[in-house]
Amino acid sequence: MDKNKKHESGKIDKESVIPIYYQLAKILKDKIFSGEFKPEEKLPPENNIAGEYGISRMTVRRAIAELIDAGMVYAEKGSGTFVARPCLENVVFELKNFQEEIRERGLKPRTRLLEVKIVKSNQDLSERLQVPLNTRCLFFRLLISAEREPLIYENKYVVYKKQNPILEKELKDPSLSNLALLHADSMPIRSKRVLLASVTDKEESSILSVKLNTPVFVIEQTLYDTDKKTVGWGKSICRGDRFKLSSDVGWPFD
Amino acid sequence: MDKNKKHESGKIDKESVIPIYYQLAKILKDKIFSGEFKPEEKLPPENNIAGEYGISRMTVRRAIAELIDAGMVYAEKGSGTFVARPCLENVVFELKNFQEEIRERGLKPRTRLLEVKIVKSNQDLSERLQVPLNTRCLFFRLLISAEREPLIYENKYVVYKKQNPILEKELKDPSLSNLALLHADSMPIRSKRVLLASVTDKEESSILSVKLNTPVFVIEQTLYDTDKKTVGWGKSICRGDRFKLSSDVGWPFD
DNA sequence: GAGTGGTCTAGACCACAGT
DNA sequence: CTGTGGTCTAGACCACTCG
Repeated sequence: MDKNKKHESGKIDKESVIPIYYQLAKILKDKIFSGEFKPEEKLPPENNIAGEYGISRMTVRRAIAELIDAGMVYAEKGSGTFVARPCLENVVFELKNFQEEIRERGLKPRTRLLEVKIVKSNQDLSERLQVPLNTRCLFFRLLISAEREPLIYENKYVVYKKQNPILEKELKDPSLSNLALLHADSMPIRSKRVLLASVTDKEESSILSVKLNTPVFVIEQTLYDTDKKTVGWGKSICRGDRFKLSSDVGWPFD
Repeated sequence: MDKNKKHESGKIDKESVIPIYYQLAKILKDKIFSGEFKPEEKLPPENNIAGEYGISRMTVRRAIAELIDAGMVYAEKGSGTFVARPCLENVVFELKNFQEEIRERGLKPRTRLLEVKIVKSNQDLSERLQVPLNTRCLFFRLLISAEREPLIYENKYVVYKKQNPILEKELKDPSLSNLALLHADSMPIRSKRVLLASVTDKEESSILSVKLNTPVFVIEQTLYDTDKKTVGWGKSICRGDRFKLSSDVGWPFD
């Protein structure tokens, strides 16, 4: 008996190396895809499914949990488990770490540190970082390029606590969270970002080597530590002709 | 004894209405936040935790599953469960259904159907929809406004199967998935989108009542059914001065 | 071989829905 | 009331990792 054989559809192979809950989840997904269970219809009770396949109810629940995670069904206490309507309108756009993003295209990202200095926070920065006026902060101006082509221009601020020297570490991973880790005295655990559509101004155009008013994504990022205290803020200008966000939502294709 | 009392931190109240796994998850999160368990450190084995709190190992696993979901720990078979490093760089931008998005701002969205007609697919559309040349498609041109201000201009195509009349239904929910549901003969279950930064051309400027070269988000959407067949394609132009995407990632603040 | 997480069982009690 | 999903237990066996 080949323990790795694909289970027959609709049957569970208890000897398989594939977990039972996974096999059952697959069976249920197939039944939903095929239309045997239609949106808003009730699945059989967990106990019935357990009986039908000769498995424990806890295992059935584990399988159904997979479907719930996938957004294919929802459970209602006291009444049953129902097939969901596919929700395709709540969109989620993913954007990877820029360095990785660039590497994945087979390019070598290169970061140039245009400027680093200690600044005292003005009104605007104090508000963004939620610190008193004139707080000492580290300021970074960075340019990320690939194949000599400038791609992203970044301005970042972190509250200056640790007096670590400015090292190559910043260039290997110039993400705000890494800069905060190195220079602020706390562990950043949460990050909020806002993404805007804009066009380059004079300074940005010149640094990114593009024409004035070129479309760009502007991403503003705020970093927080375990006490919800702000530890960093940054603004990235990404060339719109070199980046796009993508999104893939809905029920999983197998 | 008040069964709803908050559990003492570090202790589990088995009589509480709050599930044990949830209480334990909270205790473990607190220990990670407080630094008692630091990134890359190993949590106590599940059996030890179970023993320490006098609960079942399965319940401990349920609690740890919560932490794994939250991205706070990761499990390695055969060796242990470890505290993760907060990952703040893989960004996820959320964008709600436009209608909801607008309603949430307290505005009343209004959709105007600028044009509907049956078209035969040309080279370009055939490629996007993965159908033969000259396939009959329904074409929609829509303008979504709020408070008389135009916000989004959309061009959408769905393969024309059902001969449903064009009704008010399209205007209540002019999302591509709804249009496909009404007019293509299949249930869309998956949606891919690409988001680009761009500026308005002459036509878009005039329809959106903005100046030429105003920053906009362009969202291209492709819809698929259970057989992975393409059932619709659309392009939305969203005024960049009225929309922004936001993102909030990392460990949850309680 | 000892320790670990992954899976699974066969029960149990509960709160909640609908009747 | 009955039927449902939500939680929990006290075991069990496995495959994996590491010394």
